[in-house]
Amino acid sequence: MPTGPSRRHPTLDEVAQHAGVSRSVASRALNNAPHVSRAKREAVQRAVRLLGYVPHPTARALATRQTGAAALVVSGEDPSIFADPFFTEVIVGASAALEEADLHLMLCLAASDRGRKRVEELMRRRGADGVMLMALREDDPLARLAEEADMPVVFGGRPIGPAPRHYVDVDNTGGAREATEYLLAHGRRRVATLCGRLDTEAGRARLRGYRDAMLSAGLEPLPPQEGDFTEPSGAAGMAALLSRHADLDAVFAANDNMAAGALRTLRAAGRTVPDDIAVAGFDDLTVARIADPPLTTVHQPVRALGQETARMLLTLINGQDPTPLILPTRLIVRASA
Amino acid sequence: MPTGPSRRHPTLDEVAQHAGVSRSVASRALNNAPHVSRAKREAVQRAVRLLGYVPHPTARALATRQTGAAALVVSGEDPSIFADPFFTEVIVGASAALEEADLHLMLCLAASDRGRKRVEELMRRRGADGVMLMALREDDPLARLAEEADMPVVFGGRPIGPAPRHYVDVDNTGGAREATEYLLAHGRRRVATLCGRLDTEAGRARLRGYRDAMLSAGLEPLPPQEGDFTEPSGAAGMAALLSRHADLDAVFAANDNMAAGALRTLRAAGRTVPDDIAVAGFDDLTVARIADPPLTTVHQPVRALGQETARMLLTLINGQDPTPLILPTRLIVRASA
DNA sequence: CCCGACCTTGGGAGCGCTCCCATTTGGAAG
DNA sequence: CTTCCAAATGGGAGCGCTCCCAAGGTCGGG
Repeated sequence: MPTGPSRRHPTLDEVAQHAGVSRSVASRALNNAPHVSRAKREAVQRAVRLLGYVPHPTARALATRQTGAAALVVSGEDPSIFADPFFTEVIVGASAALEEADLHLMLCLAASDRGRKRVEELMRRRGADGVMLMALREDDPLARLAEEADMPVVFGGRPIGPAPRHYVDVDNTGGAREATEYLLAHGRRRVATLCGRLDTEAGRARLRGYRDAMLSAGLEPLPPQEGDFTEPSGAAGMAALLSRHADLDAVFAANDNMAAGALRTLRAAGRTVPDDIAVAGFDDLTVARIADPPLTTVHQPVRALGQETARMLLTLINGQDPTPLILPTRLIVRASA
Repeated sequence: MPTGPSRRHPTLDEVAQHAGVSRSVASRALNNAPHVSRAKREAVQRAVRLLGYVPHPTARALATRQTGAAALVVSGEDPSIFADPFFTEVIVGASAALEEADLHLMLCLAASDRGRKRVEELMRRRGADGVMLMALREDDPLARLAEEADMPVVFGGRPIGPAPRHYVDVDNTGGAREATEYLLAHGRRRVATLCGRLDTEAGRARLRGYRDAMLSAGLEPLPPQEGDFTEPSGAAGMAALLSRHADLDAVFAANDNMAAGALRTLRAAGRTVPDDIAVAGFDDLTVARIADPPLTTVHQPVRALGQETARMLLTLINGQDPTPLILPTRLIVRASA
């Protein structure tokens, strides 16, 4: 019955001693580096198994100056921003990509002052090997931090302003345009938009897409009704829209949550969808399929967004210089439009 | 314009030198430990500010044998399990609690073999100061790992089998019983259940609650229709239930996703809710509110679950010995029942 | 005025690993 | 049987921090 801390956690020295080799050789064998004879390599492996040796990650990190972790930072003034199924999908994708490189995922919700301060420290002191930044808003302090940080940074979704050096984004404008065009192509003329937060690039880009489509069809875009990507804001926005334009025949919402909210308001107002009024959303997450009627929506590859963002970070960590990536969207037609 | 790595990342030695004190004093001043004169303490603070010093987390970790991070491990054979809004809420809660203790959150999806192996290493070698384990299934290998690990472990939701030493859970049985009782109290008699995965304790516990309520009312519980907590499984399960028992007048679903699926099937089958058949769910996440009709459901404090799990882990890390915690649920009555 | 008692101080030994480099070893080539 | 080169080896110096401990200072009380 082994006891004592040294017994529970053998060090590399003990392994080396046990295998009758030096620490250097043991280290090389462990990282299967060259310059180790077959015999000693096997002796080390035996000792490792026998002692149940597991390398100490922190010690390794200190010596190599690599932490073995990447951070996913989600900005926002309220942690509820994160409570969107969108992020779980992103995380699943990022996690999968990181796993291949054997990096751990640190999740930082930069929602409070304290949270932001911790992210700042992280970036100032290389608390991670790289950082993925998401959901930045206008004048987000994280943007400046990212520039000053001497560590790999990739943006998941462009921030407002000049495009950063490294980012992965989705074709927000194209998707929104396609959805709006679809509405127009099916005879709708009084098309409004429930746009998303205009202090985010995604919100603005989708609004641009809507406007582009309207103008191309020779129609005057209606003034957008701004929401914050949540269901209640969609419901409230739809009510506002209805009172302003009683004769609407279609609405493009900046995401599925808001579209679902719109549906709820329309139902309460006695309007039928899509007969009286068509509704289209954006995201194609679960909610789009379970809405009644199921939502016609712009599918965006959310999991791939996470995965590609992580991959780009990995190539950056790897010393290469990837180019930005824009992922395509596609319209999914269901019953709501 | 400072250049060179040493310039960018001053060490404690440099700070000490700058402040005209020893490294020890600088260290003490930094961690505001006692035995430092006011004058030197201030000198150190000045030097810190001047040089833009940020302590090196890894070095500190190696010296203190604490990593400054806690891991949240989500088990499951498929990463899609994680793609449930439930987890984002848990994370928001856990993140908030951890933030207060200035611990980082590492997220581990133990969905692949590789992922599980990494978790194993993490636990074997104290790659974190503590671990929160969630969504364990029957005979989950993580359970054994947790016992062997010599690090603080808290379960978020009990695993199947003997209760672990430290856990936070929700009153699943009580909530399910209450929901079923509500259905019965409103005149429903042919009440079925769309139960969740029976290889999870939550799935079993909610089934028990349903059965308890039925038996207490002198009714024979109907054989449960098992799903996997997803919307499609709810839709398919509802179809199966309908073909087996055409005369159902109520369904209790083990979570909101499945209830939403049931709603979809019922709608397609031309049954009206709640007139023909009442539906109740469990969770009270966003989907419950946006379903049509809005779901009567058992509210569980998901964010608090995350928060309390993290808090319990913190007290454990702190050397204390907390007792298990069961959080209450409450029925939220909406239009579906 | 002297002597403990206590607060300060800084030296130094790690924490466990990686990696450079000098040294030894084993052969292949001449 | 030398000569040399490459592979193999292990010693040792860090990585940047914490913390123990011995040494020096300051003060109050006897």
